[in-house]
Amino acid sequence: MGRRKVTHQLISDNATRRVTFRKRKHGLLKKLKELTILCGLRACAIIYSDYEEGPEVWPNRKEVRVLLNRFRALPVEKQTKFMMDQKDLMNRMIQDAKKRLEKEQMHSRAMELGLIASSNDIRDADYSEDLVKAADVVEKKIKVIRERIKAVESGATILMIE
Amino acid sequence: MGRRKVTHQLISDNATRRVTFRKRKHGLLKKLKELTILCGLRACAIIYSDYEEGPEVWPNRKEVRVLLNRFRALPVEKQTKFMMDQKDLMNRMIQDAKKRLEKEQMHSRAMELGLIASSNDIRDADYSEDLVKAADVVEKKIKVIRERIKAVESGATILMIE
DNA sequence: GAGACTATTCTTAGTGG
DNA sequence: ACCACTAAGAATAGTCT
Repeated sequence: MGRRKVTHQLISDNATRRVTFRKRKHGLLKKLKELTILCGLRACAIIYSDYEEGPEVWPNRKEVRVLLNRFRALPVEKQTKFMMDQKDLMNRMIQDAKKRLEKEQMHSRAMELGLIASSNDIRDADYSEDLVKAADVVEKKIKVIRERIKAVESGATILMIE
Repeated sequence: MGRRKVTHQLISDNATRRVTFRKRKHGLLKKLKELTILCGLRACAIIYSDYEEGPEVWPNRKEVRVLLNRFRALPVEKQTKFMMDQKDLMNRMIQDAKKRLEKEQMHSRAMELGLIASSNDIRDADYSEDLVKAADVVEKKIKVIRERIKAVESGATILMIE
């Protein structure tokens, strides 16, 4: 029933992640199309996924070619005006893992120590049970993220809007 | 108050179009970010607009470079799997202009004649007042679209997701 | 022209077939 | 794995400041 609040974390279950990808891809392309119509812009999308062989393009291949060429023709120093976000995606993933842990309501000190323990591989030293538990949770999260990083390095999705 | 149903037409008023562009650009980038986080993908956006000098990029310039290069490295025949839409954007605009006129509830014959009149530049001939009025409305719409076409030819927005 | 506000529409997470 | 459904949540058009 309904939907739960948006969690802002990597979906670990494969089937669920796939379904979410499809639904949200659909929603994104719809938004993209609406933007082009309402505001008189051109747009294209190139979407690689782990689930299909070749990339999916929107609205068509020719539009992709035109828009890509237009961007490449720009002098490099004019290709971008500002950066919204200096952090790369891996950093963002790690940030989100931390936030996720906060939401699971482990008290912050335990979480901190758990993180330290796992990153220094000394979690079997003399810590309270709660801290060890926290460390385990953190490690699981990191494991999932490592797996996803591998997947991301091979698969891809590209979307372009002009 | 509230919002009305999505209209799927070019917004003719400049200020409104600008505001809508900003709001929806924000929404689109948010969706894009959520997609990357939830599904473990990489993405970037390059957005040209009439309202800013250089393109805006998301999440940063480096990501754009990486994703663009990855796409360009693909053999051409593998760069796309299918096309969603054969019509080009200008055709879509004209289609939408027609729909808009329908929604404004001019009866269809008057609208047709109005279109013919304006396109053949003979609107001052022997037409009833209503038809002339219809023709004027049509011409205004066409003018807006022509303006937008010019703008689109110079400005651009590119968004990429990997 | 840029926020803040909110009524309303739109999106989508979870579910069941 | 896809479809349809539906209610909880999110996005946003119009308005006011």
